[in-house]
Amino acid sequence: MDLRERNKQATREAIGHAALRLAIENGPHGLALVRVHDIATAAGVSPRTYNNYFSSRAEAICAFQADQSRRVGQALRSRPADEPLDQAVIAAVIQLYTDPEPDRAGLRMIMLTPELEGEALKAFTMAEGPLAEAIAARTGTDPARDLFPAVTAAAVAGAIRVAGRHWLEAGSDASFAAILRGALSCVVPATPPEAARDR
Amino acid sequence: MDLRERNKQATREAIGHAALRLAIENGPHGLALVRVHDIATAAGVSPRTYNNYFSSRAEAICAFQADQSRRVGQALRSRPADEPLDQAVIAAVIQLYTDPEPDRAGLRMIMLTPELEGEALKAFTMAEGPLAEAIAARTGTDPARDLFPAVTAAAVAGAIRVAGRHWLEAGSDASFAAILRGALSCVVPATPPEAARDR
DNA sequence: GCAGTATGTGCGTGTCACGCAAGTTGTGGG
DNA sequence: CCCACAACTTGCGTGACACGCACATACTGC
Repeated sequence: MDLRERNKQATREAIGHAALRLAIENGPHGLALVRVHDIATAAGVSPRTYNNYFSSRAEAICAFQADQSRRVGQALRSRPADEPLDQAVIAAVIQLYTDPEPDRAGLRMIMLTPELEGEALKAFTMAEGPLAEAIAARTGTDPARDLFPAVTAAAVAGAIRVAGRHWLEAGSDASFAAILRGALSCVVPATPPEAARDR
Repeated sequence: MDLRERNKQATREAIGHAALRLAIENGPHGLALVRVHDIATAAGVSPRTYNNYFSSRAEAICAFQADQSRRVGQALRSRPADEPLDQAVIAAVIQLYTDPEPDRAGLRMIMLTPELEGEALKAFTMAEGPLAEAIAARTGTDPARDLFPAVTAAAVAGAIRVAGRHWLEAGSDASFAAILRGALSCVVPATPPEAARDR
């Protein structure tokens, strides 16, 4: 990894971090008060540079969540190959999303602010592509012919999103891991349906 | 329904229709050329009025899809109560999304234009709330206690989205109804899992 | 070291979202 | 039938923003 690449990644994270922090400080209602200039200054770059990395405030604020989602596919691939699909997915997601425990304030900001809804959905949806490929590889199904991998990936992403919302609302009567397990077990089968296996 | 209410609905649809039409005419690449002024003029209202109904071009373009999604819950409720959940969901979705057959150009514009991705996801996600309530009512589960309704609703919305994408890409080797059936059957069980039923 | 390329930055421009206040069109009571 | 009230539409002004362009700067591979 180049110095250039590392610098780029660092600036991107600095901007994203600054954006999320400022958004949290001002709360969902004061989001409009967070100016691009503030984010850029807080991240130590010029407004123009901020705009080279993100094309909207929402995108910057949700960048962390998007990066997290992008890792789901890789997390599934790191599970032992002989593990059943459902257990592998559940274990991979729980490991990725509870180590470390997500920042409640950040998640609340992202998920419960109407102006961020679109970007938040994009962020969670980022998981689908890589995850679908990982599921296809694990189950031996062909993504081009069968919908199972893509549909399951979308269902997993949706389940994570619903679990996050529930975790924020319900409060502390259950760990995030337990909520995730319950949500994922509703939609991920142990093996692909016959129709997918046969082809 | 008041005259006022009807007029309001009519202008909303006029603006949404004009926005989608202009977007299709200019294609995904020329989306930036579609000015707010053009949309408003095409719909027969002032730009300021356009802005009273929608707060972004993307929102106007995706309005039709959003309205469609909002009807999924109602469509499920109109199925006979003794039908198993999976069959009821599949039948409801297929009826809603194939009568009439969706406009390929419109769906392609909404789903395959990167700048519209966030709004498109919002549009499909609109289905989740009402759909989750309908699923909860049908299965006798409690949305506050159990994640099954919300997770299944999210999975259904995701499956519809994936099916749409596949229908656009794959072309004409299968009807949209068949694709929808295949996608939905991956994620909707005939009955809720034990954990949800027991509570 | 040095040429080449990627990245940061300042400036200018066109568009947009939205608050505000006035004009216009529907609504319900006397 | 008419009038007062409310909802909707519209024009204007403002502040912010995304992005193209050109130049300065930092990094890379030879």
